[in-house]
This record gives sequence, C-alpha cells and structure tokens, in this order.
Amino acid sequence: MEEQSQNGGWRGSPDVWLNAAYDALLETGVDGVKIQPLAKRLNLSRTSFYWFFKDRKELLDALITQWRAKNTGNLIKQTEAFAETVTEAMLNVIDCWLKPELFDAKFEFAIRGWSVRSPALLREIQSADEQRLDALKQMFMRFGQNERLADTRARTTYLVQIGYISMQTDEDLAVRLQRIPEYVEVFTGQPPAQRELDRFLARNQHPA
Amino acid sequence: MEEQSQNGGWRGSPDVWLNAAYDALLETGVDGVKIQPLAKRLNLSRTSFYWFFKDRKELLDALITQWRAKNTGNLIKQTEAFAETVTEAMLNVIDCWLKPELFDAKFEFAIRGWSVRSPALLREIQSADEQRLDALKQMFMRFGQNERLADTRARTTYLVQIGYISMQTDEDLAVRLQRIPEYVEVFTGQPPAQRELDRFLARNQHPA
DNA sequence: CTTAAAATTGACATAAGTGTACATTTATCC
DNA sequence: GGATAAATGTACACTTATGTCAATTTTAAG
Repeated sequence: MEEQSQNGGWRGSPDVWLNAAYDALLETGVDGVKIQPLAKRLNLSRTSFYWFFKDRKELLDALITQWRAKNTGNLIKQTEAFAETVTEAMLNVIDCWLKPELFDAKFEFAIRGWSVRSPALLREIQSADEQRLDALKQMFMRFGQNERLADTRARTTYLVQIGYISMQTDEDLAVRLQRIPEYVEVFTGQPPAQRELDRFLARNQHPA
Repeated sequence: MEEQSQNGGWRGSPDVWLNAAYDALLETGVDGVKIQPLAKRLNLSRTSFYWFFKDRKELLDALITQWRAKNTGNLIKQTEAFAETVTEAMLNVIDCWLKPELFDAKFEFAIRGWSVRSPALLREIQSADEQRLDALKQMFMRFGQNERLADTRARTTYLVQIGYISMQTDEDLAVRLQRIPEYVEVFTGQPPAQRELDRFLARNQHPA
C-alpha cells in the first residue's frame, strides 16, 4: 500500500553505495573498494556515484566513520557490566567475540589491513586499542589484580582476540564454545564456576 | 682487488627487485608492489624488470617463497629446544618474538593482509598456523598439561603474538622485556624462576 | 679491440581506474 | 499533465599501471 523502500523508486542512494563498499572492503581489502567495480555489482552507471559522494575519498571516510561508531563502544560496555567474580566478568567480555552485533571482527580485520597505508587511520586504531586495553585492565584491577598483572591479563585477553581475527578462521559456534572454559582459566588465572558457564551458554547458544 | 659486487657492474638483479618488492610489501601491502613504482625507487627503467622476471605474478610468488622459508621453521625449533621447566620452555619460544632473525613479524603481518585476496595464500597461512599451534601444544603436553588446557595455552601464546603483530605497535625492547615475566605466568599458569629470567635476559638484552 | 651475452631503454598497444560536463530519464508535487 | 528536482547515463580527458618489441648500451671474455 505504502512505498516499500525508504528511498522512493530510485535505485541508488548513499547507503546502497556504502554497503557495497563495506562488502568489498571485507572481501578484498581497501584496494577492492573502487567505484567502477562497485557500479558493476550494483548495476548502476559508474558516474551516478558522484551524485551521492564527492569522490572516492569521501566514500572511504564514510567507511571509517561506520567502524568508529561500532566496535569500541560495545567492548568497553561489556568490561563494565555487572559481575560478582573475575571469571563472570571475563565471560561478559567474551560475549563480544561471539555476538556479531557487539563486535564486527571482519570489519576490524579489514580496517587493520587498510591502516598499513593510512597513517591517520593507524593512529585512530592505536587510540582504540589503548582505550580497549585500558578498560580491560580496569576490569582486572576491580577484582584485585595488581597493576602489572592486570595489564598483562588485559593484553592477553585482547590480543588473543585480535590474533584470532587475524587468523581468519571460520569455525562454527559449537567449536568455539568448547574452548571457552579453558580460555577463562588462562586469562583470569582461575576456572569459571559451573553456574557462570551455564548462564554464559544460555545466552550464547542461540539457534546461531 | 676483486669485484666488490656479486653481480658484475649491472645495476639490476633478481635480488634487487625482490628486496624492493619486500620493502614495498611491508610498507604498503601487496597493492603497493607494482613494477612502475619499484622501478622509480630503484632508478631503473620499468621494463628492465622483465629481464629478471616473467611478469608481476612471478615476483609476488618469489615473495611468498621467501616468507615460507623463514617464519615457520624457527618457531617450531624453539618449541623443541631443551628446557627443564615449562616456564623455561616458554622463554625459549618468546625468543622468537624478540629476535628478528627468528621471526619476521612485519613480513608475517603483510602476508596475512595479502591473503584476504588470495585464497591459495590463505590456505598456506592456515596450514602454517596449524603447524605452529600444534608444536606449541606438544610443548605444553610434554610438561604435563592435559590436552584441552595445552591446546588453549598454545592458542593463547600464539594468538597473543599474532595479535601483537597486528596492532603494529612500535615499542622498544626494554618496554617489551618488562612484560615478559607476567606473560610467562599467564601463558603457563606459573611464574618463571629468577634464574630462568636471568638467562633469558642475558641472551635478549643485546645493545639492540 | 672485437665480440657476444647480459642488461637497459624508449616506443607502442592495451587495460582499468578516476572525475567532469552535459544531456536524459524518472518520480513527485501541484 | 507540466514543472521540477533527483537520479541516471554517455562522452570525454586524464592517469597509472601492465607487458611486448626492437633497438641500444654496458660489461666480461678472448
């Protein structure tokens, strides 16, 4: 009855191009984000891109803005979530690595690859890294770890995830869930209580 | 008295181009490895490249061959080195992260970025990851860890390093050395003995 | 000093990308 | 159903890259 696209009947829009750019970035890295191929994929004339964006740079900037908005905020929120024990707190953080809506790992990986060629972007990422590491360190200190050990545990927790992303493994949820109890033990120095694991599994074992 | 270059008096050689390609790869990723810019850097005519390599692909393949030869072998060797305790064994492994001649971290990072666009290379990397993880797991099992925990400790040790590489931090040796005792404790579950640390520092505190 | 191989070069043909100018089509609003 | 703004498309000029070919220069060897 009403119009079924937000857009009127036009085929293009800033979002259509931005999403295509996002897909291309994740599939092939920043050098795959080119107007001509995107146009082909969208079945649009290459030049109509310029109706929505000034030039390629503006598109790339929009991608960075999108990344900035998503990944850092959620992680920090999870480090601050309520928990009675350090193992429960760790399980809250691990939610980020399992729920795509909390942390977009592929996006993160693509951005890091891109940053090799963009000093400005590298600075941004490094600032994000600092914020995230600091939030994790604060978490460990709240549960009584001394500063040096808290720092190392924060690094371990965070770097394992960045490393995992960087391996580009594609394992299904079940496989990854199996390793969680041991990871919690290594990261925090103590095994999680069974009821903590039960709660964790309850919220992460969705139909996928 | 004799000739002072292995090469006669010619300016170019396969190695000259390969080294320039290596530099470009580390600085800007695969997409920076282009004949024209390399020629400019080398002050050589672009086309003389084709005297040494059939085409660009052959140059890229040579880069991969070089990576294959270096990084995996040394790491596995370090996991097998003599050690009386698990903490000493871990310090042997950590040598790889500190001695550039054992493990070329920037090269590794560049290769991983490249693999996004090359399924063949991705398969190679994933096979390297498996071999390395397995060698670390065997190491933990030799010191009495059960298989599941050995697996997780291996992953933690390895992924922290891959993650560290991926952060592209540029810290000096002293800063990195400070964190080692705590890392050993987190990775192995026990703090290293002082004499183990002393031995480790003795071999890693070179003039830089 | 000649010669022949090794290396270098410039000219050419081709491909893929960027961005601008201008004309054209397509929805929407009155 | 025109007018109008939004969106699309075509033609053009430009840039940067790849790879081939036919000279030409440089070096080492006799």
